[in-house]
Amino acid sequence: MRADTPVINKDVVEFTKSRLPDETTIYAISDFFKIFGDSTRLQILCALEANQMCVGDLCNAIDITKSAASHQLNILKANKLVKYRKVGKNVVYSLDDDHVSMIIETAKRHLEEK
Amino acid sequence: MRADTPVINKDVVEFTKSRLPDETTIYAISDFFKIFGDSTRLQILCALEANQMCVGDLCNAIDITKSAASHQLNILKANKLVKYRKVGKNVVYSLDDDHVSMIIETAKRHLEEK
DNA sequence: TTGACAATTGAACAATCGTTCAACTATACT
DNA sequence: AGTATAGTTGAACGATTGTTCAATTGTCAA
Repeated sequence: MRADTPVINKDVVEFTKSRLPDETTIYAISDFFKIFGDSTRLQILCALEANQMCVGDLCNAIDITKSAASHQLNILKANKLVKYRKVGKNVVYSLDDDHVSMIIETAKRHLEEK
Repeated sequence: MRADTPVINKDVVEFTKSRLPDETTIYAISDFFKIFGDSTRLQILCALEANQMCVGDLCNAIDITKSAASHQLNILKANKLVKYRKVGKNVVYSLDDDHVSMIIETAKRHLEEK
């Protein structure tokens, strides 16, 4: 019990509680958005939206080091947003989610309107 | 120039560069998603989706202190995601964006499918 | 099998972030 | 005017996060 203040409108509080997603869902959703909340990861996703490509080309397209790319690709992979396949000496990454584009587009629209 | 590795496929790199949002847009979008990437703020948005309400009721609905709520409401306000009006001794907050629900729903759908 | 190259990994560091605490403002009610 | 209540604010703290650096793995080509 963290709330340090009395309830003003009991009906509102109870109704709201009944409509809130459970804790697990809240954490899952906020963790999902954390992924998009970093400019490097967002650039990676936008780049892979244009083209599947190997790590080296990704680094040149968005100008980051291989190490930084690799760390972030790991996070994206763990969250099932990108997939990869080995092609000779290279590792080719591509998007693994239909919602990525839609989510980014909705955010863009929000920002344009304000 | 951070990229520390040679270009493999020049066409891919050039095409990708031409399709990337500019730096300002990238930062604007990632900042926008950072908002949703915190469980407290996400809960606040979900609560206000159910009901407009005063700060005290919000604290009781999602069980956080008044201070924590106030700090987060400030951030949401600055990003035009919530608005407020004073009603007597209370301050009633409500959503100020049509996209909030849509964005959260899309994330939920992503998580359900994986 | 040796050398060169692509990519990954773990540790360390600085920077950012959210909560807490205490003090403060503003409004309502008597 | 005085008191109680609602909400805000700033500073401080600990925790989390992203990048860098150096070392390592794995693959191809000679």
